[in-house]
Amino acid sequence: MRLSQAFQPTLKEVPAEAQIMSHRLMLRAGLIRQTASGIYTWLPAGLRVLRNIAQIVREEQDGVGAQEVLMPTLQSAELWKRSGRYDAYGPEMLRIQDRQKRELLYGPTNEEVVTDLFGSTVKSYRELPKTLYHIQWKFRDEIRPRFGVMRGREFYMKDAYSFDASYEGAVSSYYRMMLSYLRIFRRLGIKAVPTAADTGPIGGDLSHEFQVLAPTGESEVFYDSRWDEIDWDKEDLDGNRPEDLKKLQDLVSTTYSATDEKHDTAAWEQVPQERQASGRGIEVGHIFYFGTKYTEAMGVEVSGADGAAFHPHMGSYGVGVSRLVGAIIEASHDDNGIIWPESIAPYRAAILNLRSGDDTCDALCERFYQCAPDDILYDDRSERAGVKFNDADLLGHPWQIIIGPRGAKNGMVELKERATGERFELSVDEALKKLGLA
RNA sequence: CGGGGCGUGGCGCAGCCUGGUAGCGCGCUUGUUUUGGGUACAAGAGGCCCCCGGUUCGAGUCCGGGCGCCCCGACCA
Repeated sequence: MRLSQAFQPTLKEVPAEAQIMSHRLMLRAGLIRQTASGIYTWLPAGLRVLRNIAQIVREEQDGVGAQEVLMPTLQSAELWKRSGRYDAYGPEMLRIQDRQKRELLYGPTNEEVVTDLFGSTVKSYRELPKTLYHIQWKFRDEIRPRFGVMRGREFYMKDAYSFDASYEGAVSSYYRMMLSYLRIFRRLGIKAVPTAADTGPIGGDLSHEFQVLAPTGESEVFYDSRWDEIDWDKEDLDGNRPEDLKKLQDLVSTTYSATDEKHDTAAWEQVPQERQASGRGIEVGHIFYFGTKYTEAMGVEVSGADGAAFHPHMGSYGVGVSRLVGAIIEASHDDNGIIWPESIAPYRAAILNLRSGDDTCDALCERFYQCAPDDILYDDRSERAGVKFNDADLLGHPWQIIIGPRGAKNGMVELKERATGERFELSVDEALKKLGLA
């Protein structure tokens, strides 16, 4: 994309409403604009990030056998009356009427819709297990939206729902999802630690939150530093092998992690001193098993091997995709702006033409730009060098390709790595090679 | 929902107490200048002062009502 053509408004001054860093940076970098309290328009660069995150989530969900569907944002109140939640759910559920005075709601979650879908389709235990997910906008009418996209009212979320014939099967589905989540966060380039969470009325130990470690997190997280060390991509765990899931389960139960409210000092002291780590956490995912709560309430049954009908066991698994954008920025920025992990950056690199209009500079910039016009943001504006440096740092592209008259006449360019600030004086060919464009 | 604050060109703010010509910085436009970390000068454009009502000769300013937004607290992916 050529910046001169792009809808990419950056701001020098921060709008007064933004308090925390990620929110300020998102507004300044032109990723989002607020439309109403807790409701945002995603501008092109922000949307690219959102999509990149969603794509990684999608690939890793597919990778453990979950299947993608797309359920609606508007749901019939009828369904929620069947589950009993229409009355149980508080005022954070947005209720609407259509012209026929039918009651609708803007979905805050999708257990009802998916359970109904499943129940009307699956009739035999032979078809189990099944896990369905979708990535869709949700709405929760938060009492007090804040922190920009981190606690908006409208948010983009991946939610998955598993159906199993038995408790044991459901536990497998649960840990299969956990594996998928650990891989997702790894690929997103962030440290995320699963912490045991309250399971509500169901009980048991089958609920975990995933905390992204960032200084501004809302809760204190204590964890065994082994969580940092395990590379879930390389770890040879197959979500389809029960023994591998058992291995993960053992690992989780023996590797300490907890938020402050569930912190267990006695267990903590068992963790070797050198592995005791702590930090602030932002909750970006939550998984839990809730058994037959909805299948029972909504009368969903399938036939078992013995011919008798039973209620499948369910679990649900959320990832706050839009929240992750904010959380990742909280975890990865400096005074000059955002530092995107390569996997989700809106553009892999920016080309900074330090003298637009100069034939040598222009030609050299074009040469780089044409290698990957979709992945590169080419700053071809007739702005001062300083403006371009500042905007590029603010936008946080992993790489800056700096092309000015000084080096250009000798066929040299400068690469700057945003994360480290490291600069490389390279020939054109070397630079192309280093960026993987050659 | 309880407590607090704010609404004035695109953004950040002053003006309101004590009513009388709507201001500043940034951004924007044009020209000159500058050219490796937000350049300088000059000339411009741009405002139902959130909305409705009231008081007054006269309201951005005072009074009443409404709407919107933000912050602190209890709640949440």
